[in-house]
Amino acid sequence: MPPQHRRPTEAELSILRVLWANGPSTVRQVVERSESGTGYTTILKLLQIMTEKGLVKRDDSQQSHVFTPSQPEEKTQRQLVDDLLDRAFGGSVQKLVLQALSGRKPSREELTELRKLLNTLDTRRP
Amino acid sequence: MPPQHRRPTEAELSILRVLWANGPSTVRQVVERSESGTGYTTILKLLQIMTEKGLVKRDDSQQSHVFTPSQPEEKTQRQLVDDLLDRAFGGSVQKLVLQALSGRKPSREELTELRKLLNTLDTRRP
DNA sequence: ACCGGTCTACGAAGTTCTTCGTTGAATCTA
DNA sequence: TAGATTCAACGAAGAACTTCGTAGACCGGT
Repeated sequence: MPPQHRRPTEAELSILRVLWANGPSTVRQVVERSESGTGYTTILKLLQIMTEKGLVKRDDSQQSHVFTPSQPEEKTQRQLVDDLLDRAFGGSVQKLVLQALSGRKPSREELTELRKLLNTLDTRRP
Repeated sequence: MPPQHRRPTEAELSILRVLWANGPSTVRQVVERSESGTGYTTILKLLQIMTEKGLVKRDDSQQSHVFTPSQPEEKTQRQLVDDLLDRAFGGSVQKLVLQALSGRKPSREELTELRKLLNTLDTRRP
């Protein structure tokens, strides 16, 4: 069974966000840094499920277990965006980028950053 | 109640894809053009729910009802990408674009297209 | 050794989502 | 007009997701 082929659910993703932002954390730490106001046992249960699914790793060598995402942030993000690309954009990166940018009115600085990104991808071509 | 503030579910989105690709359709047409192999009654039920939610409009002036997306394709796509931006990328368009592109190894033509897009957004600035 | 607090584990309730069987109405055809 | 076909409506079953109450283990101080 591959370590992760199911997309995280809504609540799972909100926990991953906390772990990404704060690094490995105990249940209590996740509860405290979480913005959703979800209760302790709910977070705990979710982390148990996520451990079963392989979304996080648990270090239970201490009294309070410490949880870490089992995939790097970027890998999960890429899976999510690839998934959306397939499900909603027919695989067209342009359409996706267009909608992403038209939603947020990017600043000139952001546009410059994106140009740099395109150049990097271009020169790194095989 | 706003016409559409809930994100379409998985199955709903796959129906929207068919409607986007083929235009207004009857239940049977959706079933035929759908790649998921879902049965007739399932598609019908989903379209009924989607009508209640306001995701599609139903023309029942004929014997076989005809369904149309109530939002343009682009608007729904933008909602989805904005949503993902918030849920997984902390609102960073760059990160999202980076992951989108690193997944698919865009061709030089695609990169050129994207540059044009950036230029358009830049000159259209208020 | 006991008490109060913190922790994990378990299970269950409530909700949403997906799927389909059945029913009755409308339409077509012989 | 009788029988067959097509259709929308309804309800229900099953799965997945979210939430939390309760119970039991572990540890601190007294």
